[in-house]
Amino acid sequence: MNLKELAERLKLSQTTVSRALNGYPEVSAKTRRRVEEMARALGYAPNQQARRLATGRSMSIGHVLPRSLHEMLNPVFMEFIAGAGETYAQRGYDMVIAIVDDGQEESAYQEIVARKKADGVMLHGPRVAETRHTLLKSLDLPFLVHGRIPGAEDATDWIDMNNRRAFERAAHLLLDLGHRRIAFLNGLEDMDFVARRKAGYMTALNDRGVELDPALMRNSAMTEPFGALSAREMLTAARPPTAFLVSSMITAIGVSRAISECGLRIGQDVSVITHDDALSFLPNSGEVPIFTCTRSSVRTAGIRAAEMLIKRLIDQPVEPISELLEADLILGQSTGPAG
Amino acid sequence: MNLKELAERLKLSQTTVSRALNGYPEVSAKTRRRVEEMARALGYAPNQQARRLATGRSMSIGHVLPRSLHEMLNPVFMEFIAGAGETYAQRGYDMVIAIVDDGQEESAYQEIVARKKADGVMLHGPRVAETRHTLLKSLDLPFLVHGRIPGAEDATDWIDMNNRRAFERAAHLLLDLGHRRIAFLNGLEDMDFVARRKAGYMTALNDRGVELDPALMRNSAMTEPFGALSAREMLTAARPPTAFLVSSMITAIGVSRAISECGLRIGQDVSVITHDDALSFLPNSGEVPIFTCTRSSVRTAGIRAAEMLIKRLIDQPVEPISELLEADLILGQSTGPAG
DNA sequence: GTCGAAATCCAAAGCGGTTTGAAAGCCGTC
DNA sequence: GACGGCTTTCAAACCGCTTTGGATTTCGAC
Repeated sequence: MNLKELAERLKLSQTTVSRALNGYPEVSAKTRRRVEEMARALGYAPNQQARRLATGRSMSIGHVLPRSLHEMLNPVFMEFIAGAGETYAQRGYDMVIAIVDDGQEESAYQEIVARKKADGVMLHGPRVAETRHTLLKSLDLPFLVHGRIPGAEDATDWIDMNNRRAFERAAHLLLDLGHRRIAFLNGLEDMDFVARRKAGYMTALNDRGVELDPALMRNSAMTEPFGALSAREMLTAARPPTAFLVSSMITAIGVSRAISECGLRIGQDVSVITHDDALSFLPNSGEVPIFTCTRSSVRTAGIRAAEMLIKRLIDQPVEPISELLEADLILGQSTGPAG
Repeated sequence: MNLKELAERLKLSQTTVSRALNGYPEVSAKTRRRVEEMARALGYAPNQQARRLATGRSMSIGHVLPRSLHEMLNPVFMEFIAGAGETYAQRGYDMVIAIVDDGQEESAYQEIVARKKADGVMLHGPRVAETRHTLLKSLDLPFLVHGRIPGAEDATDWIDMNNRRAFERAAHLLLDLGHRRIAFLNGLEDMDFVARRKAGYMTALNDRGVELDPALMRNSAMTEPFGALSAREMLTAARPPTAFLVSSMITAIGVSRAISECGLRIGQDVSVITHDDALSFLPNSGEVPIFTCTRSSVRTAGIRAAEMLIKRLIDQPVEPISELLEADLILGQSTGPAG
């Protein structure tokens, strides 16, 4: 069932039928209704390929993931995607995901443009030294950054969580509880969000005149063993920390494992605050959550991000658009006053 | 830069250029070389929309995820996708992912067919009472199941891990170590793989004449708290288990948390075996892995699945194709002889 | 009754490829 | 030198939709 057949059945031209279905004004309400009914009755749906070719728009949004990035952000990424995907579907966009070898990103983007695979792309996991945005600008491919690109905050569309403020507040909470030796397990140093979280932590400690101890600050991919190993080493060292600030819940789980294994009790002997991305398979939201945490739903971020990118594609606003989400600071069972 | 321009530059017809680039035999080697060079020089890449319209193939593969399924399988799903995505990219296919509300699946598939959005789809998370495959058959949309559909093993393409054997072996290992009270924390009961794992567990226990204790068997979404809560309750009950068989590493982490909190030592006082999907953010592969586990890389499964589905699309084999992957049983630190 | 604007509708030209059916070029053969 | 059989190339149709520019109809105003 295609437009032509449908038009013949209706004894109308393809033009009129097309216009009726696409909501153009130059068709009478009566005709429009007739067309719509017939289309429904015959189960007509316009062929997407044909429409794309004719309009020049692909009605899809691309996500290019270098493999290394994907591996680090896997669960978080998926949740973001899920949120964005919802919105895409509602708005009639498709989501195409390309997972490419590191270093193949550039050609992936070029191909998206050359072959008109997507109308816009989502840029994931911006680094401290980011370059992808300049490529995208030169390719004239619309994009939105999930996170922020240092130095390009005013020149790109982005949505981000206020990492700095969240971690500053979390650190302040620990300081308020009397903790002075606060370990900080953070993600890989070249990621922008990692730098911002570190800045928040440092600001808080500086505010209170607490000296930074490099021995208490570590960076790594945010795995469970990273948390367990680090915590174990730190807790058995000369001057152990009394609290941990942890960038990811998975790592925090590792930390709490180490704490138990050291014969200590979490929340009493040692405090832990983590960041909770509100991942569905890692719920931390009982009556009293296990972990005290900064929480910001990455899924919600995905939803907003998709809306913003689509807005960019359709309305083409002159000014860059951006949104900064604040994280909640949520009290759980993993924090208590310093011994 | 499109075909027409390229052909003009070469002083050839579009036909010849198209054929040269697509490897048709009726074009001389010399001409072909000339065309290829010019195409490369001018950075020509055929417009995908146009090609799709002309060929009727979309050169993309769909993944339709009902929201509930996505939430349960999130991390595993993402890893599978990553594997499949690699293969798609290599073979020139795009991956389009649709995340839809529960109950919208049917219309999502219909739309894929009506609008020619994808040439085939991957079917995720088959249930014990599965029906999607009959819909897909009637829509004549090629698909491959990740997992197996009970009763349709011989009528559908699928790739699966040998869940039953894996869990049977794991249970046997625990039995060999002298454990008799073996708790089993499994996924949601309506999933096919959950049923198979249960069958494996039950077979092993029956083999040794160990009676099943319903109090030791639980089903739930495989979250961390599910593991922690269940283990805590069981360990503090009248006749506590001495070992846990756990369907997911995330849940196993919860179990180990509960074990510690009960003042017990994992691997000594209580044994744990889990299934390890080899997720990148949950490494369990040090010199001696933390968890004794059955391991099967879901990413590898994704790679193979994509290859198989593409084979289906291209070669259209008459017989259904399938592949059963065996899991490794890997000894870690979490198992030891029953006290 | 005529005129002009507004409201409807239509034929045809793209969009950028693939593919069919036919023509042209080339070669050796009789 | 005409002919048959390959190889190589081409013009044109086609995929199914959107959209331009124009034609036709409607209708109130004069």
